[in-house]
Amino acid sequence: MKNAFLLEMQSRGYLNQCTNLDRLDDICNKQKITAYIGFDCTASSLHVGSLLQIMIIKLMQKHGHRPIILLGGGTTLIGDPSGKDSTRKILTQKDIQKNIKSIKKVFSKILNMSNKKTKPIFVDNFNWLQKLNYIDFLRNVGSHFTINKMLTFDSVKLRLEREQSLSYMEFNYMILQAYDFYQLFKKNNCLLQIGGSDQWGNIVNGVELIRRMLQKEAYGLTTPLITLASGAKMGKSEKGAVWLNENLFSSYEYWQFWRNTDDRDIENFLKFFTEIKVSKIEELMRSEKNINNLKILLANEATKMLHGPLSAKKAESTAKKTFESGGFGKDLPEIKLKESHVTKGINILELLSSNNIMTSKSEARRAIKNRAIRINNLIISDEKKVLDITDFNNEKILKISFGKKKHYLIKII
RNA sequence: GGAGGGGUACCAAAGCGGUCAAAUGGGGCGGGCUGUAAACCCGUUGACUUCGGUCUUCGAAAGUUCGAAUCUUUCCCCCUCCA
Repeated sequence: MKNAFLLEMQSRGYLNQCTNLDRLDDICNKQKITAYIGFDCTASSLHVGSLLQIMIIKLMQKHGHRPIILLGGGTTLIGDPSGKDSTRKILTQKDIQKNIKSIKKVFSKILNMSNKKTKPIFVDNFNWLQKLNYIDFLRNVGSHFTINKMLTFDSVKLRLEREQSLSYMEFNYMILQAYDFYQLFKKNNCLLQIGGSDQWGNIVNGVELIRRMLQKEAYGLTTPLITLASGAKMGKSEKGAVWLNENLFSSYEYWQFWRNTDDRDIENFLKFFTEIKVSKIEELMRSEKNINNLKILLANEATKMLHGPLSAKKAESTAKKTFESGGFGKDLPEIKLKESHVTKGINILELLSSNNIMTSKSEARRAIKNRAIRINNLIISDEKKVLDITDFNNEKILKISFGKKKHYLIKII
């Protein structure tokens, strides 16, 4: 392999499977290519699970290739069965369009949108899928697929083996995705589709379809499934999914997510999710004695990329003040209380449960019983405690903590 | 369409008239140890509570009963085999 783009893909560990790596290598050496990656629009934000794909888009841009970002407004109406045991709840078209709009914001934050040659093209497959005529589609496209073969793809096979039902609607998903590739190949000369390893079947079907309908070769490439050292799926934090949109997951939380990386995952993560040169990362792994510094580096780089350098700095400084000196930084989530409210006094349970710190009073009670709640680092052991102005020690602000990692600021306004 | 099996908390799975807010495992959360890591150990895991209890939950609805996750009826959904 000689091509710089593919070599970097490989050295960062982005390469899992390719339909024809040698040919693709030749082509990339001769020309700048157009490749597409599709994203699901079931939520109003992507989460870190999609970040690897976004990193690849970034890498394509760096090497002068043109990315197409397909937001599956059409296919999301159907629901990809890949890697799922049950049918997702069906979204309305209106919701999906809303999601697309929201998801797009993240791309414009991370990607280079100004270089004319590598600026991503956004497409929505709803535009062509919605126009399909059932009979025509079956004759022109459906005839190229055999049920025999379709049944062998993991997305279908696993569902059936696990005795989970698969609707006819979902069964068609792979054909629609294959058709997407065909459309983009024809209209945009898109030679390559990239996706997660669970997309292999869908991608191969697209390559096949293009071969059958146009007698041309297209290429498919998948990224490995990221497995954590712990065996868990990547992308969960204390708060649930790690979203990329800031309204769902603040830059401080995002920074914390990376800061809490398992020791054993740190090298991979630096390669996957930062743009630091691979050789530099390897050198750091050897030279850095304190692995926590690498975690901070990772957190800074990742946060910088998504939320900008200023947010990364703020998050780091807040973390430092909060965790190293027991104080607090201003990036912690804030809860604002009216002065009159504080003067009257607020029951601690009330405060915890009505501000999303705890989900219920029972949970708050339990936490207090377990010595998990602290006000300015002092453990609260009485669930009847009433927070009032004296707790603030003549300040306008106070820190309330749940466990060692979740800290909030209570601010008098 | 016919025959059989099944739907229990975040997930898996026990319970099969009262002692069931429901065993057990996993996951989650908290505590200890540490390094905001891992491993390990301990606690906790429906809601409200004046801490005496009260309320809502075992696919849905109706019923039997002093009393139902457990019995009956109807409905919905899933699976297996046959057509």
